[in-house]
Amino acid sequence: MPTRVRFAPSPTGLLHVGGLRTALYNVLLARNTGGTFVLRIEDTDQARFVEEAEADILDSLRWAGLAPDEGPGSGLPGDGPHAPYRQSERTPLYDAAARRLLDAGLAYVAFDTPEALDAMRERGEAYSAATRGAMDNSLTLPAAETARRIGAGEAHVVRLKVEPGRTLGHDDLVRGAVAFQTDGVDDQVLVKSDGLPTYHLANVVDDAAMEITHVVRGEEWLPSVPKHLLLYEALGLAPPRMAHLPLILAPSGGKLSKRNAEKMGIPVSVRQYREAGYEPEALVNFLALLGWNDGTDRERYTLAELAEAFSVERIHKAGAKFDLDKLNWLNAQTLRDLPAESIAERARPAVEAAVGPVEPERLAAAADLMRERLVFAHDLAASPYLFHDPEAYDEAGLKKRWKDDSARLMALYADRLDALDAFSVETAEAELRALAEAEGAGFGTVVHPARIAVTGVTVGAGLFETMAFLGQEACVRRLRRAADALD
RNA sequence: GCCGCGUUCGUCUAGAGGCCUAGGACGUCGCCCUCUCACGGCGGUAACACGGGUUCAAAUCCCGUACGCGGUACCA
Repeated sequence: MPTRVRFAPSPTGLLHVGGLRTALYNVLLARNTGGTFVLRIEDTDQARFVEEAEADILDSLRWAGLAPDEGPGSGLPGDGPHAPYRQSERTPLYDAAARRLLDAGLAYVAFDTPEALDAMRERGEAYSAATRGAMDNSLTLPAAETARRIGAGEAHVVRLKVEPGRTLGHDDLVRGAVAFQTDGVDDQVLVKSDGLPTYHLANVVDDAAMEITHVVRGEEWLPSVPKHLLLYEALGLAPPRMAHLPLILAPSGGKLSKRNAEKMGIPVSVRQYREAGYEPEALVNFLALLGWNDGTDRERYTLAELAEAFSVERIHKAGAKFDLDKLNWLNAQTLRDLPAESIAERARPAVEAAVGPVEPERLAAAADLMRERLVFAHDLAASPYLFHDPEAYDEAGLKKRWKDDSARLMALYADRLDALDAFSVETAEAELRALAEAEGAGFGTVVHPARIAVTGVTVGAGLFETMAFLGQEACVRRLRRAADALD
């Protein structure tokens, strides 16, 4: 049986980075086994529904290279063989399932008001076998009365009739054997008073209908397993295999909530990572290693390599704290392996915002020159001297490196470069060394002022490599300008 | 409270009874390279939560405790 996995987010806001990891692990399992990755939109909560969320989820998945094989955005006719993929469009399925449960006496209708429910919780009670007999539902009401109230349009929900005293075993792909007592499971609401199903019902019905073989989701769902097991059983369906992933934690230890994360400077939504300039390959690499590793010392992987090496058995059990430093390192590493043209195009918006239009070849050459110094592609924009003459000179650098006869020396260097027939990294350096020797000066007393004169700053790529990039004319001009301005 | 899950360096982790005086990576510190800043190289720092068992032998198995996390909604 071919593997079929799904990512089933709720469109309630921007896709969370934790959600992206869940999607990633699903994709890795699918790719590793030649299976299918399904995207299903779980939009059954009208109150929290956000219009743009679905588009953001899709954009984010695509950006990360995790486009679904089936479902919205898959490009399949009607989005795929199990259409529709939005739960709000699949309500007949849930209604039928609820009907069957009701008819079989495995579920019942309840009319309790929110106030009555609050009062119950107040008493420390749960809606269960022990208490349902005292509540306002079809089990305590005469059948005719129940039918009358439903007919009169009275608000009601459908609850699962959980039988106490049973032990439910679950063999989790990540956690191994887990057992639950049904005594601890409340009579779950399956259909809300607005007629829409809750997560539990819709999820079980759809995973079965879409022939999902492996449910890979966050650990926060582990306590829901008994509810789902009961539902599969009641509906006469075979439950899928399940894997509950460890949670991604904030550095402070709690869950990576918006507040928690932003306090530590950690982006929460995938969109934020994108906007901050992270490479999707780096984020994917990082997320994959947050809770999984293949048992080797390897740190760098492409998505394809991850899919090759992946196995659910090697997923960790404990939650993992988010480490921004490591992500940044991975981003820099990823950048360094990218073709100069790719770095250039990713840096273009930031560079052009700083210095105006730049030709592709120049930008690529600049990216090549600076690649080992970049954490983000847009860091290239922090060196505007690569694209135009410096407008100012670093104060501290000047104070430390610019001496009384620096201006004279730089003018001499400019003359030497001007006279050069073959301007290159080698000749530019040879001329400066020759100048130092002729003047009886140390190399340091000429090279530092030269860097300031040419770039305006004290840090950057190798000076002569930078000069070769800038070209003979620009270097001569910059040296003379500095010699004049700083005399 | 109750239910469930978890616990190896600051962080991500290797480790599936002897290979562990616990390995790698990020971070951090030092040194080297060097025209600066990086990169790179070398080296240092730093961990088996605690207590009982089992065993010739336990980071690895069992029990308990502590701590952390999750769940306990007509949210997912």
